[in-house]
Amino acid sequence: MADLSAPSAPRVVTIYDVARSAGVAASTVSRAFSRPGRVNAATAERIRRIADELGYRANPVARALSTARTNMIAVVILDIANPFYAEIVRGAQAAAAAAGYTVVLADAQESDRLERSALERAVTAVDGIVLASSRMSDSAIRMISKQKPVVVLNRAVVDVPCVVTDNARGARLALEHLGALGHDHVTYVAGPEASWADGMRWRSLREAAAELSLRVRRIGPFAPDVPGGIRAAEQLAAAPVSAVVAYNDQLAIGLVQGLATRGIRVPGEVSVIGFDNIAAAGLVTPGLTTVAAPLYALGVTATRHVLSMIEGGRGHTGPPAVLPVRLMARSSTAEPYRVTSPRRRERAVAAAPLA
Amino acid sequence: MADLSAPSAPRVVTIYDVARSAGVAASTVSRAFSRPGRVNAATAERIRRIADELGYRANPVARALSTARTNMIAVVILDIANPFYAEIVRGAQAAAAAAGYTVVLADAQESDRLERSALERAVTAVDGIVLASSRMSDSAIRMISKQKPVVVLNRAVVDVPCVVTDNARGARLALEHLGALGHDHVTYVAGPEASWADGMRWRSLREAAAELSLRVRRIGPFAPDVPGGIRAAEQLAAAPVSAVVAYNDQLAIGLVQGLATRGIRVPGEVSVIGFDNIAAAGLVTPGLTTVAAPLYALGVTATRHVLSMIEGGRGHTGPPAVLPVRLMARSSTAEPYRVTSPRRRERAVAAAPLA
DNA sequence: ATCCGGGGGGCAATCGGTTGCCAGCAGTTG
DNA sequence: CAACTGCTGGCAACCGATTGCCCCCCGGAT
Repeated sequence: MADLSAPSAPRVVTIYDVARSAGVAASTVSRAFSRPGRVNAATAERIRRIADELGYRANPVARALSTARTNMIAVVILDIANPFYAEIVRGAQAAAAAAGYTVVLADAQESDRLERSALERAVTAVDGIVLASSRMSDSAIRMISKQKPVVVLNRAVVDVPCVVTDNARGARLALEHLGALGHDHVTYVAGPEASWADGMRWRSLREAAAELSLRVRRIGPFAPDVPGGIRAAEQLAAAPVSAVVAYNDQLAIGLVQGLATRGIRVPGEVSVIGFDNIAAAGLVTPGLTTVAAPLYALGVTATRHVLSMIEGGRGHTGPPAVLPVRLMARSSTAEPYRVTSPRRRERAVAAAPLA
Repeated sequence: MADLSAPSAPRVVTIYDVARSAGVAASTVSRAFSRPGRVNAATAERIRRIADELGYRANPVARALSTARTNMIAVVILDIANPFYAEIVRGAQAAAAAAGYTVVLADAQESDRLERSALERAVTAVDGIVLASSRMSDSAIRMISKQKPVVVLNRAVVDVPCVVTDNARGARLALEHLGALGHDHVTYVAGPEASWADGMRWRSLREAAAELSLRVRRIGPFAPDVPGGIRAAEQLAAAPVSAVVAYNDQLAIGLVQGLATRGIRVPGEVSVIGFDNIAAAGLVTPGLTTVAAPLYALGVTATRHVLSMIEGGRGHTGPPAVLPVRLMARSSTAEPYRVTSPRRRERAVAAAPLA
């Protein structure tokens, strides 16, 4: 009975084996692969054939040691369970693969400490880093960016290349949409205070509100996930509002759900807008109106920046690259509820299912 | 104005720098770190201090070259957007980190081809591989497992160590639950045909049904995600049933939603059970009754197996390790609808919202 | 016939740790 | 006092690919 479980170690094939077999020097084998043209075409062909027969596979570690390039980039995300990052990672992987790079994903699990340690490990082993929604301090990020090319996503850090979405325009689009529907008071359901995007969105909302003559207030912070939205719904149920903009889609989805269990209908009584347009936004009922971010493009753009920095570019440190957003109008927004009787709230609550 | 964008390259510190600075040989520096006890405690301490001052960081690539260990394992998942993998990856990362290993995540994007190419890249660069729900052929998997330690998750492959959940028991628990509520016909909403778990679940369901004197039928296959469930709902709406077991939670969630938009209430008219117990199962309304898989433990177990194989163990090729499941009863299951009038279907449909 | 240019290939150093082997030294033991 | 042992540290050979530099050879020009 052969031992099939432990991988047999039949001495891995190296360029030296190929060289011997082909009757050439190892350097020629190396060049046959990495420097086409430098070697006579016929020789190169022969070498490649023999390498193939022998099952030669270049050892990336050895290559990395002499070239000082691992051909890997790290993408650090805040939470692998957060669907917001799925498309971003896809984009990053596609862009990396196109350039012959592999992506190493690191999950910070919403923890500054874990993020640091993951980074600590990775920094020496990769050629560049994409920091998606980092929770670290600006100075910590700058520190790292002195060692390796770093691009920051969804956040602006001075002196470090950044890629962000157009939060200002997104906020304005959201308010214009609500304003057009007839709302004049809007509540912002805030995300984590440590989030750069949260601050940005709230600020933009206030500015846009001023221009559009709307009133905005803010509640929170809440965790940027569905349970967070459900908690926000509790708070909102106590003080009715007609329109809500949530920090992100998960919060918005939880909110809609929390309101629903309290018998408050969306968009009937409350209009809700999210941010990001994650896949789930189009799948819930009612479909969530949201400020769509170009997630995939975000991943691609950030990765390309890192790659160009690796290839020697200096990675334009200037204002952050701003990617456009658009309003994805679905069914969670509508004209404000016309108050026909001061008792509507009571009715609504009474109609709520017991569970 | 200093150039802060391009990481300055102040010649990275190596053991040789530390050695010179400490007046010892490089080998001593190396041992001071990797072979505690082999070096005089005082000397080791001095070396560590100096290394610290100089900012020495071991180069993992160089270490990997001489030890033939990269301290990385690859975890290949089918789809990064699938929340099923989130907890698994967390578990894998935790187990790996505890042993000083880093996880390289590879997303196969549901494609056999991408899975292969990702693996191709990774196989030479990592010490071991966890294949979560691979779509590759058994023989391809066996091939890879000859080169590196491989553990397969959620699937059984002869001659390769595997970790699976107790699908048979899960199926039985689901049917017992439905039977106890009074259902006697159950429909299985199938997932992808390429899925090993799908075949397993359907088979187990049939066997359990026979023992419990229930009737089961099967519709599908459907994509294992929310849109897939919505499509299944269309099909189900045409031929009413009282109880459904879905291939996984996302399918079940989509199903509930699809039924809801058709005015068919869950669990009022149809009871729905899912598989896996992803985070969302507890967040939707109604809460989804599901066969809970120990996702985190799955990741931990598979990773530990790979690790032990790397450390020289032979990775028990025997029957797969089976992790227990339990039934998570929530609100998507109830007693079957009592038909009081043959018109109920019409009423329900009429009550559905237009959109 | 001599010189020149360049294509094609080999030599050997190098990347940064790791580790087997050897040697010096101090403390023991007979 | 000699032989032995255990502890420490250094030397140098790897690990496998890359690459600067040198050399040889052949064809074409003078």
